Amino acid sequence: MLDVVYEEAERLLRGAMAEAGAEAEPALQEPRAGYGDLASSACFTLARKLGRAPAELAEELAGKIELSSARFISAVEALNGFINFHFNYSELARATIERVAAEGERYGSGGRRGRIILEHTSANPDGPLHIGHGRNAAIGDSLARILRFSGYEVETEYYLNDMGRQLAVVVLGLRRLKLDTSLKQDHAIAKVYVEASRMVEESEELQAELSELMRAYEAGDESTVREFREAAEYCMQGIRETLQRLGVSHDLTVWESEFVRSGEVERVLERLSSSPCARQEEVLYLDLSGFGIDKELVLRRSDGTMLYATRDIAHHLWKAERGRMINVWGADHKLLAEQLGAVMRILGAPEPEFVIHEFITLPGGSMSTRKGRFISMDELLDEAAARALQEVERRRGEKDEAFRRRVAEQVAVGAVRYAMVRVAPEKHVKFRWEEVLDFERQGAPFIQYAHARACRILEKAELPERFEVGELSQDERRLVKLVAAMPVTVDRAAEELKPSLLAAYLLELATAFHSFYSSVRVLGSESEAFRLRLVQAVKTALANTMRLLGIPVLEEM
RNA sequence: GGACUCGUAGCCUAGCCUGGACAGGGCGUCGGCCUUCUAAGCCGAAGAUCGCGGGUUCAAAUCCCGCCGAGUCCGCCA
Repeated sequence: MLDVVYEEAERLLRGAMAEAGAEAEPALQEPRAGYGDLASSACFTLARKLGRAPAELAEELAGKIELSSARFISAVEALNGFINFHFNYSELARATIERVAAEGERYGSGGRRGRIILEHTSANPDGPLHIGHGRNAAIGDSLARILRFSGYEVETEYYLNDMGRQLAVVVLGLRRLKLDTSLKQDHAIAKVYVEASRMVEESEELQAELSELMRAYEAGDESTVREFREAAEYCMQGIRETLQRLGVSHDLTVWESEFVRSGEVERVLERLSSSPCARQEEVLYLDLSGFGIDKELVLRRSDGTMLYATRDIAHHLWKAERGRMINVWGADHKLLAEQLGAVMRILGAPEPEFVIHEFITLPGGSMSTRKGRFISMDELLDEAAARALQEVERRRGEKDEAFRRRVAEQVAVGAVRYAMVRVAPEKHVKFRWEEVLDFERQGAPFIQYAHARACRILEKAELPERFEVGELSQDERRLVKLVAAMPVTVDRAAEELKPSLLAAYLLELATAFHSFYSSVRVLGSESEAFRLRLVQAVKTALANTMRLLGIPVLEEM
C-alpha cells in the first residue's frame, strides 16, 4: 500500500521540480519522528547544482507542489532544507484496511517471477544439528518462505555431504561400537562419531581402514555404499525430526556422491583442465589469482581422487540448470564461496549468490561435533519449552495441560527462530542461555502476544462491513502506516535476502499494537467499527509476516 | 603474516551498501499503571567521545586511508 503513496509523493515532487526547472532524484526517505510521514532531501543536491540555499529551494518547491490531485498526501512543508509530506490518514486507513481485507493471507505477497534453488542447513550427517546449524536453518527457511511469498518458485535443498571423512568415521565406528538405540538417532550417531574419532586418532591401523573405507565408497563398492547410506539416513531421521519441530522442511536432499557416480565430476575436470587457469603438476589445480584469489584451488589429488570443492562445482553446474542459486553458508565457507564463483565464471555459468552467516560460539570457544562440544538444537528447544511451560503455568493455570503444553512449545519454537533471525547474519553471536530463554524481553512471545490480543478482541464482536474513519490517534496512525508498509517491507527483505528486516518490522508493529491496546478501548467505543477493522488488518499483517519467519501464530496464549 | 567480517550506552541490537534534520529499539537500573478487550502488556526517568586517528564533503555512525581489538579462513579436510 505504501508503494502507491511513495509513487504519489514522487510524482508531486517531480512535478514541482519540473516547474521550477530543477531536476533531481526525489531522494525520499523515512523522516525522523516529528517531521511528517515522508521526507525528501533532494534540495541538498539541487542546492549544490544551482548554487542556492537548500532551505530556500525547499520553500520554493514545497510551494509549487500541487495537492489537489493527491489522494494520500494531505500536506507538504519545507523545513531545514527538507521537504516533508504528511499523509491523509483517513484515506490511507480506508484504502489499507480494504486492501488487507480483500487479500487476506495473500496480503503482502508479490508478483516476482523466476525459479530459485535455495540451499541451506546441509549439516554433515555425523550428529544432531547444533545451534550454529540452527541459525543457518532459520535464516534459510525464512528466506525460502519470503521468496515464495514474493512470487518466486523456490526449491529448497539439503546438500548431504556423504563423501567426507566424518561419515566414514561414523561407518567405521558402527562396525565395532554398539549403537545406543535408546537415544534419538542423530544423537546416537554423534556418540559413535565422538568415540570412533578418538579411536582413529590413536590407531594407525584404523586410520588405514578409514582411508580404505573412503576409497571403497568413492569407487562405489556395493556393500560399502549400503553401509554409508544407512548410517547417513539413520542420522538424517533425527535431523529431520528437529527441523520439523522448527517448521523447516526441504524439497530436495541431494547426495554429494551422486555427482561422482554420475560422472559429472569427471566431466567438470575435463572442462576445467583446458582452462588457461589450470595447472597440472602432481595435482591438478586452478590458479585463481586473476580473480583476486591468491589461494590456488586443487581439483584432483595426486592419487587421482577428487576433493569436496571439485564435487561442489559439479553440484552447482547441476543447480544452475534449475534456477537462480542462493546458498546459505557458514562463515567458514567464505573462501570456497569466492572460489566457486570464480570457477563458475571460468565455465561461463551463472554464479551462485550467498548469504553467509557468522558463528555462534560458546563461552569457551567454537563448537565441535567431533569433540562432543556443542549445544544441540534439541537441547535448546527442550530448555526453551520447559521455560515457556513455567510461564504458561504461572499465567494460565486455569487452562488444561494440553493447552499449556501446546502454547509452551509454540512459544519456544517462535522464540528460538526469532532469536536466530533477528540479528544480522554477519554478526558473530556469543551464546548465552539467559538471552535465548528470557521471555520477558521483546522477542517472539511479545509478537505472538500482540496477535493473541488482537484475536481476543475480534472473537467478541462481528466484523462490521461498513466503517467510518474519524480523527485518528497517534497510535492508530502508526498502525495504519505500519500495516500499509508490510508489502514493501517484505519485498525489500526478498530483494536484499534479509529476513532480519521482517524481524524488526514485527517488533515495531507489535509495539504499536500493544501501545494502541493499552491506550484505547475497541469494544464499546465510539469508533468500534473502524477499530475492529483496524485490529483485523493488524492481525493479518502480523500473522502473514510471522509465517514468513516460521513463528507460530497463536490465537490464544 | 595475508584475506574476509564485525566493533554503536553496563549488556544486546537497528541504521552503514544508496552520506543529510536532536543515532532508533530492547535488556538491566529507578519511578508509576491491573473493578472494563489476557500485565508475556503500557507510561515515564537516567544512560552514547557511533573502537581510535586522519581524509573527502556544505554535511560522515554511514564513503576513503591507517591503527587497535574480536571472529573466521588461508589442508592433496569437508
